[in-house]
Amino acid sequence: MRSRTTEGSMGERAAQKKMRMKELSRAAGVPKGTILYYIKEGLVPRPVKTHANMAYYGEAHLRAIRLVKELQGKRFLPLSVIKQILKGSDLSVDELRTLVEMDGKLFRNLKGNPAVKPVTISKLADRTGASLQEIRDLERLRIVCPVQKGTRKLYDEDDIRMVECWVKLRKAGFAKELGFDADILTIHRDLLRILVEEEAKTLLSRVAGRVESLNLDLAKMVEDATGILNTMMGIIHKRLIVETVRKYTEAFRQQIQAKQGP
DNA sequence: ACAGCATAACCGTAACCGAC
DNA sequence: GTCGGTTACGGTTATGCTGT
Repeated sequence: MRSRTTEGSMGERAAQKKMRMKELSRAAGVPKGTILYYIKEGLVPRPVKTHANMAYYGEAHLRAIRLVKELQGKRFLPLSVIKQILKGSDLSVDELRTLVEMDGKLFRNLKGNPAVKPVTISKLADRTGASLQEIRDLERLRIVCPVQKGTRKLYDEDDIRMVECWVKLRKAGFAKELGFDADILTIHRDLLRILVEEEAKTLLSRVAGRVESLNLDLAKMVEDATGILNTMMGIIHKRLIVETVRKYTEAFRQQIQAKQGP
């Protein structure tokens, strides 16, 4: 009888998202001692304490515990690193959790079955016609990102395509003699980094915490959107170039007309 | 040695119950 | 209503265990 009334009050609290330690422990699948340890370590927020030995926990505590377990289990991160991630990020627990769930799923087909096998720097230079110095410059700027495999550094399909593009720019007339070097790409990298950060925030602010309930395949959404947006950005880029040239041309014409007088 | 728990002991409280 | 008893449960602390 007693237990039934206790369960009843538990149910009411659960509905209000207010849990006691036992409910939180059961919901998270983590022992009480572990939860207290996480709180002590600052990985989980402190509960609302009603008395010296009584506290209530909410959904935020549950989500925090699940995120910690996920980062441990899937990413093999130590608690000290998880703590830094939680404190160093301006993302919410839900948003971090959404990112973690997506990690490793994006563009997996391409990475798992590359059409082109990764190559060494000398083969990359041979294949593309780029100099070793140019490839190293692109690497310094993190525009190509080789992977260290034992003693060898290997460049994957994207790196190869990136260097091929760089060589095409050279052939199009952007010559070293004119002052064009890899650093001219820095602005693209930096602006794209800002763009991607903003895109991530936009996406996360809308879907974080709702992926399961809405049954979303977030990795596929991002993959599809990347292709579509790349096409759209190409068109916008082209239009902006035309508009910019027109704007300066117009300004130049007005200057000429002003000098010639009415 | 250290991180990351797990367990036990102890003390205290919440929630319930029956008696008055 | 409130008082005291009972039981389940929570918090703290110390200690021990396990894997790296």
